[in-house]
Amino acid sequence: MDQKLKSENTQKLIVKTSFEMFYEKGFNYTSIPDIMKKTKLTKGAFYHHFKNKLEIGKKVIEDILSKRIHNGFIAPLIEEKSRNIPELLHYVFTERIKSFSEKEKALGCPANNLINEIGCSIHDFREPLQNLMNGWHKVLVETIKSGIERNEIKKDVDPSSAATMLICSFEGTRGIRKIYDDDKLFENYLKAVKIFIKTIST
Amino acid sequence: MDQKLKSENTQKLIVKTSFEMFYEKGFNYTSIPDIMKKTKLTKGAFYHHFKNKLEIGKKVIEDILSKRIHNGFIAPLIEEKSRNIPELLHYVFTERIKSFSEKEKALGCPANNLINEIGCSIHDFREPLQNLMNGWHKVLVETIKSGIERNEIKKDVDPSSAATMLICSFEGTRGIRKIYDDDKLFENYLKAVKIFIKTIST
DNA sequence: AAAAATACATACCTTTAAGTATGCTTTTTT
DNA sequence: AAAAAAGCATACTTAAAGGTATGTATTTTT
Repeated sequence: MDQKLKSENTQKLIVKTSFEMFYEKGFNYTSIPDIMKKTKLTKGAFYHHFKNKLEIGKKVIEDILSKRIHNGFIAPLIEEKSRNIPELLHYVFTERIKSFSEKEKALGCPANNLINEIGCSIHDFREPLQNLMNGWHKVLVETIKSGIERNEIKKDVDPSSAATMLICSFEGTRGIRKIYDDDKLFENYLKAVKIFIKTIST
Repeated sequence: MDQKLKSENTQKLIVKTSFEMFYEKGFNYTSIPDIMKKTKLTKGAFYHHFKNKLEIGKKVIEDILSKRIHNGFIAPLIEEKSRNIPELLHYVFTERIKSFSEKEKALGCPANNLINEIGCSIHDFREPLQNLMNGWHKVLVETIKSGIERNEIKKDVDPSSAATMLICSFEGTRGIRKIYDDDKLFENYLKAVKIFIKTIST
């Protein structure tokens, strides 16, 4: 087998496995031996491809988390710009949450988890996490702006503020939901965010 | 010195120091030796008073975090029931955030941090954290209900849903704010939450 | 075909954490 | 006053993590 391809595959396997374990157990509760046991490879393989745990953390943010945010929350906004904007927001922030698996509900948002778990402790993660959140916020702002232009969102709405509210309430809910076993919090959130979207709509 | 009193003081010192270090460095990044070094006592003292790290964690939640939430967010609601309810909500969810110290802004909410840091990893923390959040939510619901009775909040508002939105957006914002060094996120949140409160008010 | 480099395994080192065992000193009880 | 218990310090054990050093088989290069 082509060596370059093999190397890439191994790296992808390690990154993917790391993401899964970070998501399920948390960054700090996942050790390199843990990860490598799951990949059926050894520590040697890990340290051959990555410098240390920080590097794999950053890789997970840049490769996996950003893709997940993109696929779930950014792509639907830029791909379906033809749709009514409030409807689009509604879709992304309410319909999607309803389709979450039990696992996704119980574990919260991997990006938000990482932000809150490592917090200020690991400074190296701030930049990639900022890029992630800024990218999301930016597209939301553009969407809301185009909604204003199309007269579907009220003119006096501050796009940046509304975008922040949508993101933070969504992430805040997913975070707190983790201590519960039922969907009450989600249901409450859904009702309220619908009102919020209606409020900013014409 | 009275022995009972001495014991209580030592325990309080350990709990308080634990809280401070958990808040500043995170639960996982704080070790028992770390804590005891700061108290100028030794490990012997710790394990004489507490069973293990889990127990001190729960103590911090029950003694310190619940008091902080109470003082900051619950007491103002039940003490000043004479005031206009939307104004009261406004005070708790916007004025207070403005008075946060730089440290509080940078470190987020200790309760929310713990929820997200330990997530599902430490099952023992779920119950005390639930109690914490349920207590907060409950008082908010009662406040909003009395607002409806007094005709200051719209009749068709779902108190539970509105309370969830207020709490989750607040906590979500404090969480994400941790990866930034400026107040843009807070400012955006403030604008939006004002709109939300206005929307549910008569 | 020989040399060099790559991919990975094995074995090891170091640190540090949680937790325990034990001993000393001071209070409290009887 | 003697015995018991509480408060705490010191010394130790164990486990597991991150990371390194080195060895080996397979490709790739020359």
